Amino acid sequence: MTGSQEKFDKAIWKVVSRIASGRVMAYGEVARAAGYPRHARMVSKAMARSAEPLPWYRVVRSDRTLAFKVGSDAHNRQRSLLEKEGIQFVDGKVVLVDSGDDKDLDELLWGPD
DNA sequence: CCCTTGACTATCT
DNA sequence: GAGATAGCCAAGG
Repeated sequence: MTGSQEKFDKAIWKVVSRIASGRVMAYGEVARAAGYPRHARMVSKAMARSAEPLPWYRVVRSDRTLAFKVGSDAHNRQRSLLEKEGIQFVDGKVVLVDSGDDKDLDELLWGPD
């Protein structure tokens, strides 16, 4: 086996497994936190290679939308898993309820109008 | 070895 | 602000 890839995988798994429930991280953020900047596209591969179940669903795009195609099984699966942790979706984007900014949250949930 | 693909991003139109 | 473009990097054909 390629040892270098194993090192990369472990670093990614470590970061992903540390994402708190109800929180999310972007692929690029995970890669950077793991010490591999510019490896955002590799994060998914590393997670898929994990033998142990990982909170992969807490990893989203930098714009907070889900990476999977809308309507796909994986997309729906990820969405329900996140919602089960209290995360909400507004306009296809995840909204962290514990963001602490109640004013903005109210606007997002009730609409600025 | 060249080319395509993708669970990505930042930037420009 | 949505769509196109251009970097990015490993994997597979």
